[in-house]
Amino acid sequence: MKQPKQYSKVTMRDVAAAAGCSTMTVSRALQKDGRVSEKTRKRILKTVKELGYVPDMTAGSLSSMRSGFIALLLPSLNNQHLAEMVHALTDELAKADLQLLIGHTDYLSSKEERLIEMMMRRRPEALVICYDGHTEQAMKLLKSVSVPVIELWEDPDAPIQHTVGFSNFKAAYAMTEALIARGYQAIGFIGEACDDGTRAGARRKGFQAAMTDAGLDAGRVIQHDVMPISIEGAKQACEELLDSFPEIDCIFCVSDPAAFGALSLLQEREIAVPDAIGLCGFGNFEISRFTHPPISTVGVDATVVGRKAAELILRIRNEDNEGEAGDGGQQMSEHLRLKPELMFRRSLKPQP
Amino acid sequence: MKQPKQYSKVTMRDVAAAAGCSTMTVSRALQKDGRVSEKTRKRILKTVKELGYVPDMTAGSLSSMRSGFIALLLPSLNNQHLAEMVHALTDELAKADLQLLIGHTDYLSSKEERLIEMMMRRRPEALVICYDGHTEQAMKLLKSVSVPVIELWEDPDAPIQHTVGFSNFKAAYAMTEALIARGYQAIGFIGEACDDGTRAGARRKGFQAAMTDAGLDAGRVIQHDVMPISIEGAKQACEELLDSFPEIDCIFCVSDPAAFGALSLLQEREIAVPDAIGLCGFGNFEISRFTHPPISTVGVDATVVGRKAAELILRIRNEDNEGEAGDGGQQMSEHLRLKPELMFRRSLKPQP
DNA sequence: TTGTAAGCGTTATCAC
DNA sequence: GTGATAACGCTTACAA
Repeated sequence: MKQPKQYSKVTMRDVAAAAGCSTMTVSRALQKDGRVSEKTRKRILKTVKELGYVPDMTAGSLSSMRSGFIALLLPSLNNQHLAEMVHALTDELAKADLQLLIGHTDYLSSKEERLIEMMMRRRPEALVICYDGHTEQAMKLLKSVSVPVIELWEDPDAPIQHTVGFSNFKAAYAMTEALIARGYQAIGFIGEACDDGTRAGARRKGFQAAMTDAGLDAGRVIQHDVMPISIEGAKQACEELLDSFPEIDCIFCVSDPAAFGALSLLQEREIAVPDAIGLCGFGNFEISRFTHPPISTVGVDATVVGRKAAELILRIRNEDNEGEAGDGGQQMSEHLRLKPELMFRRSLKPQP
Repeated sequence: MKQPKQYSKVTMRDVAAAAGCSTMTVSRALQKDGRVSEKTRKRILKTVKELGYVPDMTAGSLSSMRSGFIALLLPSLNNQHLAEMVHALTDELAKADLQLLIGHTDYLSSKEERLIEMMMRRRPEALVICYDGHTEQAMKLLKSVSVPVIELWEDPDAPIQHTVGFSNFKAAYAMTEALIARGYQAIGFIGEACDDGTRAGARRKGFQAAMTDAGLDAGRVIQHDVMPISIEGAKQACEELLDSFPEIDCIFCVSDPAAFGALSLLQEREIAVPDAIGLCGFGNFEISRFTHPPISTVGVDATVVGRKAAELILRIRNEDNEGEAGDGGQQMSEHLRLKPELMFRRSLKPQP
């Protein structure tokens, strides 16, 4: 039989031959807990180096039924939060020799289904996904999938299985309450279009609920771009907002980049922040600390999300190993809730 | 034999049995160019759906000797440029059913070697890497690796193999010349520490060469953080720069986020930009268009880098398939050079 | 167009 | 502690 292309010249068999032992012994010598005599192991590791042997995990995975992959579905990579989270997740998982397979949906649920299938072909040991409104078909897929599913960045009403996140609704509600407590009444909101079932939508609804509950007008809302809103889009939205509701005394933005765009317009129009209008974002991105004035925001630690998700994955994985029998599959699920922090900076007037 | 865990219940064998054919026929029916009668294919696809069969690419890869992976080594994901590039790369590669394996080095060359090994275990069909000064050991590894290597974001003096990028030195040189042409003389530079052999270092050297060549003082340089410089770090660097060289009339920053940090300080000190001091970044990040004033910068299209890299990969891959014999391996290499664009905005005074 | 047989490179299992 | 053997689920090569 002729194969089209050689992966690599050296196989475990070659190492075994050179070291004068069987492939099983080589395999054991390279495992973490392989029971091999110290002498043999040394000899094998030396041979491995000499031959420049690099194990083939494709073969290993197939044989051991463990791919070593964790699939991660993101809306986008171009987002400081998500990038930080990926960073933390990668590093934590690497400690357990797990590797991320990353896919992005571009905030399009249509892409999600295709992506889930693609990922499942690699037989990941867990599926991590940013909550953002799945299609019915995708939900079905996710629920039918035979690996643990972990949703991030939200504390959903109807979780698929495990979750690590916080209630975007409650966080936005709390921030809105705080704005009101500072004396703002005619608060506007800059958000995204088509935000049903998404974190952005939850934030908008949190804002509106808090306004309504306080007896204030919850109607000063501009939903501009389809997700994600760009700085430019937010700038335009801000313009619309000011033109439609000249009485506005504060603007709450669905994200920090959106707030940055809004600030850009306010500066252009020479509207003083916070003296004429207060401003507030969501996410605590780095830039918000360095604008003039710095932008108030809702802070969540993306690194913590990533780390907690990794810990959860490892925990689940170990449990699975213990309950080896592969019995019915206990339908336990963990829900880690983070607490976002309201961060007040000079873009808002101080509490009276 | 008992395996510890079942990947998935349904295998190709099951599909074959249910469809009343051999696994080979199922395999063919699922391939792009599989020669199967339309009737059989339909029957098989129907069975696939009914059983919820998801092919196991681990097995497929092992058998076909094609992993379907492209390894990508990044310094960081938390960078708008790199995120955009990953985005484009992912999408283009997906068209050819290739998937990215992403690793990040945190700008630490020590991590690079470990990472290369990890990646090679998955038998990627190409290795894509952001140029940023490899250690000798890593260079050796990269040169010995039996897959095509593509370096991005630089046009290096001593490329490993293929490259897609531009000369950071020349780009910074050109921008510095332009600054001088605008009448700036006491130009300062905010860069990163330990930038030897990196793109940041090339930019700094380009700046210094242009200054020296113009008979100006190239010594007004502050190298602050180890890479990557943060907004905060740049802000501090700007402070040092102003304190050390009060005569400065313009500041060139190694990146746009650095320029953003510098601007933050200038605003805090109420130093007018560009009237008192000009400002310039590198990279054309989105934020630079929305500051006040907008920041001049050197623009490169990250999406193009990603797309060109993908095209290159596919081209190489096809060539490999044609020259099937696996003969000596023609040592061809392609070098795609992009042209950065100098983008002048209101942070610099106009050309006299 | 379809099927048969033989691996791909590793690890699980069980015997020694 | 070590080895022989049989998978893992798929595709290549070749035969029909």
